[in-house]
Amino acid sequence: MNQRISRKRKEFLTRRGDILSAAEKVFAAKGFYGSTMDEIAKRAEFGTGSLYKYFRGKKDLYFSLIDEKVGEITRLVKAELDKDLPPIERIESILHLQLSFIQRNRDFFKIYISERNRFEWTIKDELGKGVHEKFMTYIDSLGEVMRQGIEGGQLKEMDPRDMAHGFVGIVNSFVFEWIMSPRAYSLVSKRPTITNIFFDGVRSQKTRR
Amino acid sequence: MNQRISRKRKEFLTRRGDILSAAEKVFAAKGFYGSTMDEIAKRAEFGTGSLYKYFRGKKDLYFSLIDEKVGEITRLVKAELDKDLPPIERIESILHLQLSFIQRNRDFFKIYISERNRFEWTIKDELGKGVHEKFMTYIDSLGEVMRQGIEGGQLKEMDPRDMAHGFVGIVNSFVFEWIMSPRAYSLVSKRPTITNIFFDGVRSQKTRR
DNA sequence: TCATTTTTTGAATTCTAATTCATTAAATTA
DNA sequence: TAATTTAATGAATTAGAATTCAAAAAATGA
Repeated sequence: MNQRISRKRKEFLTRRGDILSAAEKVFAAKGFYGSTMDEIAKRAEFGTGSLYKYFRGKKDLYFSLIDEKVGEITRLVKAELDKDLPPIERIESILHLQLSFIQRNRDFFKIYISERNRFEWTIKDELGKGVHEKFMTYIDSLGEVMRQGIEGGQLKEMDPRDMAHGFVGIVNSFVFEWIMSPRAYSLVSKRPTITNIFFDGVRSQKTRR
Repeated sequence: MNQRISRKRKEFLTRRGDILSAAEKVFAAKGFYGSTMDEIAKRAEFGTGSLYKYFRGKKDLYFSLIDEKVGEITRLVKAELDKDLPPIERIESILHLQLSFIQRNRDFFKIYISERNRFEWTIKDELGKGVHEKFMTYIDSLGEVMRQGIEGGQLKEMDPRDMAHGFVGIVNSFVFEWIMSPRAYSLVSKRPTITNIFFDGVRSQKTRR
């Protein structure tokens, strides 16, 4: 039982992937409710009905998209966490990782950013719930990194969870601005600014004799 | 021509207000697409059709809601900006103002937070466009405060716009966490944590002889 | 090649909810 | 109070898409 994932199956997955990337563009441009299955099908060069061979329905398509990418970045971050770096460098490298991933996946993050804060289906919907849960898991592991930094004396005494929230807040804000902005500057170039604010704050050092 | 805004008109506005607050609760609980005009009408104790005497339609109702509250907080912040305080205290007092306003208007902010990042209608829709524009205006005036702080030597050299983004990022993050959290702690109590991170960063001071 | 199975298709169906509007009720005024 | 104007009502209409499904096309393999 080795290659019982072959041909047929492989082609199926390829087509599925094609549909996902068509959907990514449509959703990014018009949001969930603004997009129609017709438009996604047209863009992917399939008949409308065909999409239902690959996904249970519109929501399933949408959340599969989110799942796939979130899985990807999660794996990247996890790998980074396995490297044994000093806390501050570790945070910096995670930051770099994220910024460059986001830069490479602008369309997707347009979707993700507006989804993370959606209450509509956070409540009841099984699919929607996952998005926020995964975000919380991420905050948790980031908090763990912070805790290590505090224990090691590199970071100040403070609730590590709060610290993690502060961090993602700053990052999100720059990501959001970058995504909204028509001018296409490099997101990665914002890294020094972000670490500067997060690690050292905005107060002038001159005043602190 | 003094009180040509009377009785009739006053009653009209009262009812309009009643509808708005019913809508606030429904939208906060279910989001824009999850809410129906029927439910809002029922909650406000009106017939469905009546809502259309007060608002052009669902979108208009929704954005009127946002407009009203954003106008309110904007006026408060503007008043605060008129007081002539040193930059750091000014930022702290704006922060306090906001946190307590948000604490008093949790339902509304549930709506607002998920709206600020909505692309669906940011693009074409006249109504939707306004939300993001007002946010940008807010960033601008915050940037101006930062600029003054930099000029006065209280804040370090840095693009004041970036500084403003960092600030709202941290704030948003704590607001978001507070809104999502079922545990009802005081949002205002997070103020010291926020200022601590924003002004002084998270790096331990011990390491900096 | 041709019968059989699998996949694709998009028009027809179904569902959902916004909006309209003829009817009814309330308020105003003579 | 009765006529008239104004507002409220909610059932009926309309609109917009998601989903289904019978027919057509493609792939398979004998």
